[in-house]
Amino acid sequence: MSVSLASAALNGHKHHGIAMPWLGAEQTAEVALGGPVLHFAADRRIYAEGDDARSYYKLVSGVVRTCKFLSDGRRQIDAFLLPGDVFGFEGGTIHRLSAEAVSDCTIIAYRRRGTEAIIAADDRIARQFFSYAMSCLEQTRDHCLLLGRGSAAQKIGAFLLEMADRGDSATKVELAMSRQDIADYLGLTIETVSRTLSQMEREGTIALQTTRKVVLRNRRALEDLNA
Amino acid sequence: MSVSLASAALNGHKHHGIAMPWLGAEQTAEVALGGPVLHFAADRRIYAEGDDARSYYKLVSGVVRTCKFLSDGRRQIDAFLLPGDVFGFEGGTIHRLSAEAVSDCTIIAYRRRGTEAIIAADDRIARQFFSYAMSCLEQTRDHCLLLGRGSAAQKIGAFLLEMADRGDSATKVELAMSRQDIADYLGLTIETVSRTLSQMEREGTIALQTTRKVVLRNRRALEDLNA
DNA sequence: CGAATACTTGATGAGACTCAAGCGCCGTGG
DNA sequence: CCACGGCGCTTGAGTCTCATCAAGTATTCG
Repeated sequence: MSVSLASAALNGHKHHGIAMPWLGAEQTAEVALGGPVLHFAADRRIYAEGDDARSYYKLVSGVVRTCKFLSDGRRQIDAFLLPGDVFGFEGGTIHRLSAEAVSDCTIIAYRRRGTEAIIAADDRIARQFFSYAMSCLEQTRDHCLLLGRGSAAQKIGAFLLEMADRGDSATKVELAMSRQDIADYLGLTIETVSRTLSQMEREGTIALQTTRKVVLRNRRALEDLNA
Repeated sequence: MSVSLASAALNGHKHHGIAMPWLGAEQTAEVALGGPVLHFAADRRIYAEGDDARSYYKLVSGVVRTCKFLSDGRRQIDAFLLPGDVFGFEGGTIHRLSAEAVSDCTIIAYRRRGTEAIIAADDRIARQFFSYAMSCLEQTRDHCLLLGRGSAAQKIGAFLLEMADRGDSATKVELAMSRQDIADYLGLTIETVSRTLSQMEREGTIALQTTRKVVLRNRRALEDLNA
């Protein structure tokens, strides 16, 4: 039962690294386990690094960021989560990252204890949880590659392509996050992000309809950056 | 046979992130699954990105690096593996990283198919595999933090502390890897690595007994870098 | 309309990269 | 035994990218 639903949800979604489509999965389980539907305003904290990992969450609408903070106040954003993505899932008992609402968002909470019961009861689900962890891992490794090796233009290009792939349109990207968020995701400063985007617009690679609406005019040029 | 060796190697080591101590657990399973003991000379490839993930491996002796290659020939090293560590474990059917011997090393191969049978048969094992994946994830996220935010000195400092924590001595670090490997791990150039180490020696933070033998003279100074 | 916030743009400088020698260690061979 | 390369590492000089500091513009909201 829960399994077949899980498969259906899976097929209906494209894979974008951090998504856990399969979780859409056990509706029976959701009835049993789904906590309240929560709402967070933009920039509200959902949980902090170090908090007890009592629940994990599925994003219904809006955008969420997961991040770590450094002692000097700076921030490294680990990932942006889009609707359908699941986050806050931990191997241990505490959260290793903070999660914050980028925009207003709606979230369903799942109790952790229930999940463990599911894992114990159904090894196919267990394998899917494992597979989720491995997807996250792969995405994080790609992120490392970008952070370690890319120029500002390469980082911004990869970021825009990632957002385009995960969004609805292949050429129009609606950025829910601020320049500061982008900077903290890519290991750059806000000024460099801004300058690089302006530069790309001057070159005709992209168009900035508004600061948050980007049109990819020359997708090829962006892809060639990281070639 | 290989089993007792495996367990011995396992028990003799502390946890350092990527280790999979729990594997020591099912000795019966190891008897059934342990493949041949393999030997690789320094700089030999163990598997390449894209290869079928038929097996995963446990490192018995020596040091291994896992990495990705970029089109321009550059390399990002994902992790260094020390004896006791397990690697080559994948969610999908192919390897997402290459693995290469840093020094001469001895490795035990485990068949993947058998592993899946174990997961199906024993949910405790399944949970441990999941937990392993989450450890890797955590380590990789920390690596991202370093790559995205650190100065050269911060990166080198963190690297030395990591190696010291994982090694036998708290103050003497034996580097199995070349400067190039370190550079590719930290997202720096070989020259910057060299210069930074020299600088640290001039300041009395470390001593370079030989190019590969580092003594941490002022651990505190290194820790304060990333404060 | 004014104030706050987010973003862009410019000038400058620091840090890391690039290019280019130079050193030191080893193994080889004369 | 020492000369010779080869290789890995270090060091130096110059350049370039990106961070920093500092305005200035746009957009939103009261």
